[in-house]
Amino acid sequence: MAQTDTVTRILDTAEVLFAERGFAETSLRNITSKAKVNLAAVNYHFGSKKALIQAVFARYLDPFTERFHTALDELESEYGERPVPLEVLLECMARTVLEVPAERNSLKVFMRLLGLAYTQAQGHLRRFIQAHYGSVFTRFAELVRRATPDLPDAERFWRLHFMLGTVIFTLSGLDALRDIAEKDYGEHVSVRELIRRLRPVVVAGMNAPLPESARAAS
Amino acid sequence: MAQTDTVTRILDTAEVLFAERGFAETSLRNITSKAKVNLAAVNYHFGSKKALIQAVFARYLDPFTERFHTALDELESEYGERPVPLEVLLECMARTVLEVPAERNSLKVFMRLLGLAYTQAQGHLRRFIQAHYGSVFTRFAELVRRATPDLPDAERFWRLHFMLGTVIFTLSGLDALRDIAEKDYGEHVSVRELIRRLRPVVVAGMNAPLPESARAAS
DNA sequence: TGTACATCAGTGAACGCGCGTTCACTGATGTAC
DNA sequence: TGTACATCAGTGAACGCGCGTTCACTGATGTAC
Repeated sequence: MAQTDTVTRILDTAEVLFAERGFAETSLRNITSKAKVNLAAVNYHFGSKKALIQAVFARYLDPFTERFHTALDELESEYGERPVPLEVLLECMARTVLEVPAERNSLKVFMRLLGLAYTQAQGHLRRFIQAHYGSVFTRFAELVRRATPDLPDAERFWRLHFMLGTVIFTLSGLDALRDIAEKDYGEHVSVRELIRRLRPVVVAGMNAPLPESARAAS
Repeated sequence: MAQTDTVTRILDTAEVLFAERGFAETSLRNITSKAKVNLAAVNYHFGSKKALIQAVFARYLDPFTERFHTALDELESEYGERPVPLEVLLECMARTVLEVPAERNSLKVFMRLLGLAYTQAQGHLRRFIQAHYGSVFTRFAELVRRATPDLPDAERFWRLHFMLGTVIFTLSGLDALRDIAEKDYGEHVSVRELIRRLRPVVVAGMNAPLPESARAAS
């Protein structure tokens, strides 16, 4: 069995199981037995469970950041000095997000992982992501700033995270929500369909009127 | 040590630790040692760890649903046949959510738990919540339906969950986000402040224009 | 009022189990001379 | 071309550890007669 094979099988299996049940609830024995690989192989190739988790993320985020940088380059050269409209920025991000894991049907998996990274104890994961991939998000945030010049900085910060919450929650809880929706409306939604529904909501949320001033509020 | 004391100490400690680190990452030994209570006391009083988790939820949701039903009763008798406006419904929910855990500063804790319940493996938790507290949410959803008569049912369903995602993600990741916001803008936001910022975004999201038709989309 | 018994909160120690990790080892392949 | 050695992917078994749960037990309080 060639090295790449074992390593790939571990990563493929780990990402699915992590997304299904979380990090703590997925043991190396779960992964290696499902991947038909020796238990010790994880520690041999990755060093530790923690490093395996980070490797799972890297396998998504490396191609994502590369493509996203390229896509933003194109937008910037297309618009030059003019700010790129918010709708275009969001569209660009959505397209890149959808494009990257196209070969496997694993957008859900990745979003789930991202949600776990944010909410779970695993502080090391957020730090890992920030350290390795922070720059592309900073770049995106700066473009959003230029697209929404009337929004105070703090307000924009919070709204971006509100919208991030919407996307992560929806796509990571996708299976549960899909079940309910299907039962209630007999309608099976695809991820593309969901993103189509998300877009106007996100745009409207970002462009919402400012809240009444903090001073005036009780 | 009176019974109520031991039971309360366990619940108090468990809710904090669960919210900090998740369910799987919090052991009964963590809880009982921090609560200065015998290890076996959890199984004695609650029967199992799973039952303890549900008891932690029940301690919030029981008073919440009671108050929320009362508040909705008042709104319905105030508006009679007329639909209650969306803003009023959201305001009512926000007020109830803020009111309930007022004695402890534990809104964050509860939201975190709710987020975990949705995203984590713990299917038993979502089922528990649905079974015990589903009716009040159904009632709220029906009022929202009357407040947004132009929204197709499926669209409303998804938007409600988009907004739920925003709220849960924001309030459950509160500490992390607050750290970043404070570092970047030197501004410390309170939960009340955050909810003030959330309101216009949520209202705008619910009232966003309908997406282009699915047929027209690629 | 006194005694025998029941109830129940709480305890301390142990149970078996699954966990992540380690270690000595194998066997195939490549490299130096 | 042949031999000795190095490298490296992969293996099987064991390590110690912390986990949730169980069990026999204590001691205080309430109840029946």
